[in-house]
Amino acid sequence: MFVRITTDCKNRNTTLDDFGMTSGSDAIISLNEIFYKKGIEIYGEKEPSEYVYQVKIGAVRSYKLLSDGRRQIGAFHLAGDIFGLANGSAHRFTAEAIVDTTLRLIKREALDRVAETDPVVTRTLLGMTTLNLKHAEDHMLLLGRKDSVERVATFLVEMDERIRTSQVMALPMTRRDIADYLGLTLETVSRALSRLRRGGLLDFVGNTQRQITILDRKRLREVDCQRH
Amino acid sequence: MFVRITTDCKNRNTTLDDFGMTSGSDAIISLNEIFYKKGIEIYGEKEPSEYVYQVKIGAVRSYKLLSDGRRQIGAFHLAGDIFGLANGSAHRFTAEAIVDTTLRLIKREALDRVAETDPVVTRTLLGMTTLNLKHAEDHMLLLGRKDSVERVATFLVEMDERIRTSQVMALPMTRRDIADYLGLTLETVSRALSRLRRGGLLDFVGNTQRQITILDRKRLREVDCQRH
DNA sequence: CGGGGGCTTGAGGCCACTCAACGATAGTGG
DNA sequence: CCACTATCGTTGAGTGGCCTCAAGCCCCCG
Repeated sequence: MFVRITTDCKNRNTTLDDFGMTSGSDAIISLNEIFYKKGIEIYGEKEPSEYVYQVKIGAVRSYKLLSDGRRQIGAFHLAGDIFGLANGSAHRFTAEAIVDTTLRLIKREALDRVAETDPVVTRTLLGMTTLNLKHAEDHMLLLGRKDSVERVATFLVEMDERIRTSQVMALPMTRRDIADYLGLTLETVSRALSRLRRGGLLDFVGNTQRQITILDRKRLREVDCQRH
Repeated sequence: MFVRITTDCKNRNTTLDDFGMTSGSDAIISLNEIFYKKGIEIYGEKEPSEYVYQVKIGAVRSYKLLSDGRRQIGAFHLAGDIFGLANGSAHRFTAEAIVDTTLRLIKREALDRVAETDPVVTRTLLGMTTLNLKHAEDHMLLLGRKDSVERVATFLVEMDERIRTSQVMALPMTRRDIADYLGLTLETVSRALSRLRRGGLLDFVGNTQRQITILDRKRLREVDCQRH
């Protein structure tokens, strides 16, 4: 459980706008940055939710565990994403840094205080929660009804929209992480990727298998056979 | 597509409290009741969300479809439940009456108007959306990582808490509905129920298979091996 | 250069799906 | 009242997709 405060943490006072929130009032809230090494837990399921987080650099996984260790990742949080917004006293997921990660954080208590007097903030919270809900609803369809190739195709389309830079997307997570996100095993994910590659829909770049170029977006979206 | 306005619809004006919402202001909003015959669609996915609904009598299923007809039910709505709260312009599910159902409904537009001036209503909306999100998150774990018997056990525990009356719960939905909720086939649901019955955890009551008594709640919760 | 983590691929097994048969019940119409 | 039909549920037999187990490669790093 190694946590280090970054040296570039100036503990400056900023407005909520810096945190991606619009606010009618000019509330000043103190923002800190914390650095988490790859693999380190940010918070645990059932822990009191003291902070809300935004990814500055890096990537985070949010997951639940069954008593025998089976893991379901509910979401990946990438640069710019806000997470840990429990809207209740306790976190519903465990969050871990996938790679070395720098987070901004805001005290939940302070956020609540602002939200009480500023309806715009409450509405922003509602909007973010609705986005999370929409993602979870789509993911239920994937987990309940899609086969392995469809799941991986859906995953690639989602990641393509979120982290593509110049034709190549560099995935921060391992095959195991992808598998636990998609309700599969890492071997099945690997086989599905190989099938898509053999089908000419994508290709690996470089000598690591984490960088992927999508060669045929149209066909990939067709494999992910979601309605519209 | 048969919709009939119930004769006992008085079109009376009521406060939001009647709809299960607390409000600081004494907003008056017109409430209607509509009757839906078993199997009738209430709204479709992607349709503009004109109303929010509360189940007065009956039961409703909310689902998504893949292009080839595979169905994933995201939630069942039972007496008292509020649903159709899209927090956006379009519905994200199709909703259908499972049995003959009477709904109360409220114009979304009116709700938005009240929420604009009344922060308490916005906060209530946030609370309801958060509850929906929590349910979806738990359901992702079920769909991604639980086996068939665990899924059915989880389902029974959930329903037991929601519709138990005097030791017996009367399920309104078919085995197919349960299967599409749990990401299984109807045969697998049937087999899992038989296994739980043979194991002495539950029993069927009457000559229909829709009425179930849970004989051993403790062991049923153990089968649903979720962490705490 | 040895060791470990990450990834791929193959072989075999198992759980859930598919297909099918059958019984029970409810609704319909002659 | 009794076919007749449709819907719903259970159970069995066989299949298949994903999981399990294992081997081997590559890369990074001490």
